[in-house]
Formats: sequence, C-alpha cells, structure tokens
Amino acid sequence: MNGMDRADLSLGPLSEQDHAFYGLVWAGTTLAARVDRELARVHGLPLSWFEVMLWLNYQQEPVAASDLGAKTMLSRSQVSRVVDALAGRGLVSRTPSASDARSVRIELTGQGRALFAEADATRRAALAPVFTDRLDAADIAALEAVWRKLRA
Amino acid sequence: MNGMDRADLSLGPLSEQDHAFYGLVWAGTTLAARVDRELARVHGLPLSWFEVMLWLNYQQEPVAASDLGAKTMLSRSQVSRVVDALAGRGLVSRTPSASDARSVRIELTGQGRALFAEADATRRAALAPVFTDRLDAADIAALEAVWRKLRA
DNA sequence: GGGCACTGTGTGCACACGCACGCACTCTCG
DNA sequence: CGAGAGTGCGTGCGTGTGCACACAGTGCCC
Repeated sequence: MNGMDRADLSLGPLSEQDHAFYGLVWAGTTLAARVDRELARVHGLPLSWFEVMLWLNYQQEPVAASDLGAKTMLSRSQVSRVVDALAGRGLVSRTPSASDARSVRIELTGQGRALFAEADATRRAALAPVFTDRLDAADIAALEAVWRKLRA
Repeated sequence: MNGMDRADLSLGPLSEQDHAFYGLVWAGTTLAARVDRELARVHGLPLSWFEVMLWLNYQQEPVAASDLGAKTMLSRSQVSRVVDALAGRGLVSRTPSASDARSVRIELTGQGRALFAEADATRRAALAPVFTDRLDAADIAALEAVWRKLRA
C-alpha cells in the first residue's frame, strides 16, 4: 500500500470510457491507501490483515485457506503468511480439518472479533469524509449496478 | 500488480455504502491487474511504465519528474526508477532543464510514442470484454459524476 | 491394495515499492 | 555577497508480494 494521496487525475484527451476506467483505478487505490494508512496508524494493522479478518468475521463456520484466497483479493501465499501472523497474535485460530488432513479450518478468536470491530469502526470513520458523505443514495445505487455488470 | 483475477466479492451483511466501497476497490484492482498482465504478456511492459508513458504522451512539452510524481499515482522514487528504465530502453529522453540545473525535462522519444500507441491499443482490447462493452453511456456518465464528487 | 494424478498448504527466491536520507542546486534575506 | 532554508532528484535499505516449487494427503482406477 501506498500511504499518500496523490494523483490529480486531470488527464487530457481521453475517451469517456477511458476516463471512467482511470477514475475507477484512481479512486480504488486512493481510498484503499487511505484506509490502510488509518488502520496502520490507529491499530498497527495492515490492510491485508484487515481483509482476512473482514471475510472471517462474516462467516459462521471456519473456512479453509484456499477459500480465503479465492474470495479475498489476496494470493494464496499471502493468505498463508497473513494467517500465520494473525495466529501469532492470537487473532485467529488454525485447527486442522477433521475430514481433510491437508486443510486447515481458520476462524477468528474472541480477541480477533473484538479487534476487527474496532478496526472496522476506524475504517468507516476514515471513509466517511472522502467517500460516504460525498455520495447520495442514487450514486451508491449506480455504483452497485456497475459492479453487478462487471462481476457477471 | 497481481496477475490473477480472483475475488468473487459476495460479502455478507454489509451496508450499501460499504458494499459500494468494496466493489470499487475490487473492480479497480481487478481491472488494473488484467491490464498489467496483458501489457506484460504482449509488450513486456509493466503497468507502472505504461502509466508514465501515458502521462508523457498527452503532454506537449517535456515535464519534470516531480510533475510525474504529483500527477501520476506513482511515488517520486518509483518515477525516478521507471524513467531510468525507460531511458535505458530509449523510450524516453532525459535532458537537463535550462532554467533549473536540478530539474530534468522528460519526454517520449519517437520509439516511445510508437510503443505507447501499440500498448494503448492492447489496453483497450484487454478492457473491452470486461469493462467497456459491459457498460452503456448512462453507466459511464454515472461513474464520471462519482469521480467528480470524490475528487473535490 | 497399489500406483498415479490432483488438491491444499507452506516456503525460498527474486523483484518492486515506499521511506528516509543525501547531494546538488536555487532562492531569499540581511 | 554569503549563509541558511527550501527544492528537485536519485539511491540504500527494509518490507511485502507473487511465482515456482516442495511436500503431505486424497481420490480414482485398474
């Protein structure tokens, strides 16, 4: 992650589609960088750790590492290392699967859930002035529609 | 850059705003990764190199390295290294500024412009099936409106 | 049951990036 | 004119990441 908000994104003679694309990449990286910086500053928590905890938090059952790699935006090797670090701090528990001896069942500990709740609050706080507060319901709905089309 | 399209982004009980945010980051990184992979495959060109060439291509006059750092999404050190690599391949020229001996005037060479034209074509080709073709004019306009609000 | 392809996971290595620093140069002010 | 603050640029260092590989375990098919 970057750590600085830069990029004015005032490019010149680009088509509408191209400009929309660059704006998309710019907005995504800028907002992610801001969240990453705030998470690191307040909780000493890298964004990749937060991403794993986010996914684990909304799962009822423990999940396998390969699931985290498929669902999250992280590679398998990154998942392996992040989970290892989280386990070292007691934020997640890694128990071998009963049905498959290769697989590992990963879940948040109580401490992990507590820290995630705090971290998610700071994420919302960091996002509010630059994202949430600036968009109305119609904007949000429009973005939703676009994501649906892109995901298909 | 990543190199793989992953992430299904089917998160659970999130608010509309949060879902819009995650979709934004997901779409940005996924599309950027796709462009990066295609650029590397076809032209052996990293996305950071392409980004510098893109900005240089739409400038009439040579620009300083600090301008590239401010306008592009790259850090100053990254600009320094990328420009060095591009100069090594004869794609950009670095001539010391006449008015300020510290500054460098960077511009694309003819070879650089030619390669950028090809690379930009592959970028459009890579983006078409997953982005451009899936969105209509109303979607593009909606995205434009959002980027305007976020940039302000 | 035994061999074989395949899957889930972890790791060594090379590479790219940001940060902090250093150097050369410019500007300002007394 | 000279000293000190500020600016533009490049670079060593530490860190994080992806890729390719290794290893253990599983399922299939004969």
